[in-house]
Amino acid sequence: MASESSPPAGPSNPATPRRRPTIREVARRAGVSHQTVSRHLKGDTTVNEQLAATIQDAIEALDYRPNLVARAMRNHRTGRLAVLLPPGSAISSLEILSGAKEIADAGEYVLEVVTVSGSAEMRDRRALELRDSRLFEGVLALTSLSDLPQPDDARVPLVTMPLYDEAMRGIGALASAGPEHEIISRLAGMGHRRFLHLAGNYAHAGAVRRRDMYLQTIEELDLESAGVVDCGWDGDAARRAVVDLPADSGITAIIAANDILATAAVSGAIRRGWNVPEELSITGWDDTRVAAVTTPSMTTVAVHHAELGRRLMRHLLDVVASRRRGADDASDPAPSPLEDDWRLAEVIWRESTGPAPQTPPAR
Amino acid sequence: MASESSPPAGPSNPATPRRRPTIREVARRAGVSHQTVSRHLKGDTTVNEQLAATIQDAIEALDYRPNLVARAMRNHRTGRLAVLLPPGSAISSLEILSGAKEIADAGEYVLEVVTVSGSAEMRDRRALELRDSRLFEGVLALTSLSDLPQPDDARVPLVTMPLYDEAMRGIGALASAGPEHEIISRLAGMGHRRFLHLAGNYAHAGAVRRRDMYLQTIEELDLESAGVVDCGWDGDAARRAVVDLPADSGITAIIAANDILATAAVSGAIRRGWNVPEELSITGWDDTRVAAVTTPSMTTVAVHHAELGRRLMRHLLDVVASRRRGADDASDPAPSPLEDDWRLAEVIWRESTGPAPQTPPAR
DNA sequence: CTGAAAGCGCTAACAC
DNA sequence: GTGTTAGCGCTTTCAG
Repeated sequence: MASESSPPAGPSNPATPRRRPTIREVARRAGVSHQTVSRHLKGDTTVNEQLAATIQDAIEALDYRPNLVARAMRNHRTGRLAVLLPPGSAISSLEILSGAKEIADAGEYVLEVVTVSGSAEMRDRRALELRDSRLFEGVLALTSLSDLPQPDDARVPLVTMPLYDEAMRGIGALASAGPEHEIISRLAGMGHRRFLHLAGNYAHAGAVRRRDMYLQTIEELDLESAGVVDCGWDGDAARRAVVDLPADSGITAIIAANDILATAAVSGAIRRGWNVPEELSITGWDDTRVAAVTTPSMTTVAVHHAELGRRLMRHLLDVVASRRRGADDASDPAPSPLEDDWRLAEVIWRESTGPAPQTPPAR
Repeated sequence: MASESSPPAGPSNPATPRRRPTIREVARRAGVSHQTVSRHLKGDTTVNEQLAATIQDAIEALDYRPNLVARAMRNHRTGRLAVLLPPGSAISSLEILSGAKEIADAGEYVLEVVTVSGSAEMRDRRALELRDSRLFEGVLALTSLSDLPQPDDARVPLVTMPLYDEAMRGIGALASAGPEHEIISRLAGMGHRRFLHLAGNYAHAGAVRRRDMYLQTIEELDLESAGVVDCGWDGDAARRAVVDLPADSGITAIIAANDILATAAVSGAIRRGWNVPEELSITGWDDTRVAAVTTPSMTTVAVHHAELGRRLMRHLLDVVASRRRGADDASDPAPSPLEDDWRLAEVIWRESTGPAPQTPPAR
């Protein structure tokens, strides 16, 4: 069969875009069977060296590049993983993705970030569609999926780790407020007794958890709270809260829900003529890049997003690999991606905190 | 043909993962041909309503979900677009992607962000592999590609807009320094004569362009420069530069290459006992989120990354659509994605800038 | 309006 | 070592 009846499809129509060369055309040009070309492409070394060179020449002459869709159809490998996120963008997600990508790269996988929106039901459906689209070898959902029929023998694993709610606000591990306890107890150790909390927007689980942790720790350590101000991430509100503080409030430490509120609080303190930290300690959250260079530099909480992404991706790759090996259900306990006593967040102590003043500022 | 010889492939091996139902199984269950199922799935309304309902039932009973790989093989549509970026993460890229995603969503496309690394040659090759992988209907490269054989009849368009160099540092439009001119000339209008520039890391094209624009504008407007300090994005260096300024420098305005340097410069000024902006004006770049809440709030430059992403994606979708229509080469001028007089960046005037002092600070 | 046949480009399995 | 055959799951084309 020499000419294979010229390009089988289409060139009768002039508007048709040029067909890309296929493996068969390469084979014909190299004088071998298409199968041998396939082997060569796969890196199969059983192919005669001479032939391999001839084939390589043909590939280059024809500017051949493999059709990954066709390949995937046969061998079920696309080299791609999907990461599901709700719509919106959060810097933390960028960092998580960059950590995840690092691991995926090492495993020769490409990451596709897919946004899923709509109701919980719709998102579930989208997730399953993706899982069964065969476009991916694994799916990592960073948003909560209400109900996931995961027949453990599904070819493509779907790993769920709810880190974001439907509006891309951190939840679960991302909203954990543990470090707040560390901050307050250490400040207490430095003599602070009376605190104020500048809370964020309660639509964010993190803001709620930090406020609750604040109140809980105050009570646990037998300290005093002068109150919780609902700032809703609004810097102006935080600044005003400080500016409007009664002269005799007795507050010596302010726990802000993030660096913006903390920076604004410093601004208010400056306005009052209070020195930070000599007369007032202030803490933030997020370890924003500027937090290190403000005056004073800000004590805050760094969340290790990239490492979180790495861990999640390692877990997904494990599951993918075990599925590929055809692991029996029970044989593979699939350890939790976040096991052991790893700390997701860490307090960064800087200049904005210090020992409590002998007498609280009162002017 | 009733039983179709039971699942054709594999169930002899117990470890084999369960096969997903196919269109044929749905068809058999609904008592129609697989073709009719295909039509129904496509939303073809010529299918009898009764039948459509029966088919839908079968789909649900079997928990059928289409194999997008098989579908793509036939109709060359995957509903996916690739965005190429160099390795690394930049917040600006997050914003660009989020704008691009917005438009892609509206066009029912999913975006895949693919990292391309290695030498220029290797990146070129990767880009072409992706273009011809048939996994995508279009490719948007935000990194520079040295040499792209773009046969205008290629089925899948590859649009290139070099915004990042191989290490994810902004170049091209992203490094444009235009607003620096606006800042300096307006400050000049407020009486400032003697300036200082805190430059960033010159590995970044943006840092170089801002420095050049600074020098050029100083000369053009017949102002004085007290010098350029190479801070390399290091806040400490910027702070020191201000702290170490001679008492009689005569400087009344500092142009910092980004908000971190600017914030650190403010910190240095505070250390010197200089009031900002009464005695010294300071400007940044990036419009970081905290820039609005520092004391004083920071005059800076906001770059409209998301809008840039939207425009680029609109352009790509245009090209994809015209290719799909089988446009003849010349018929479609494919206008530049960034045409007209749209402004990518904008100066945000805040409290850190003001009229020049009567006499420069000297203490 | 519905069914049958053909084939997208590739690789797994088996011959030779 | 290399060639032949079959078929992945779907849609397109063409009959009816």
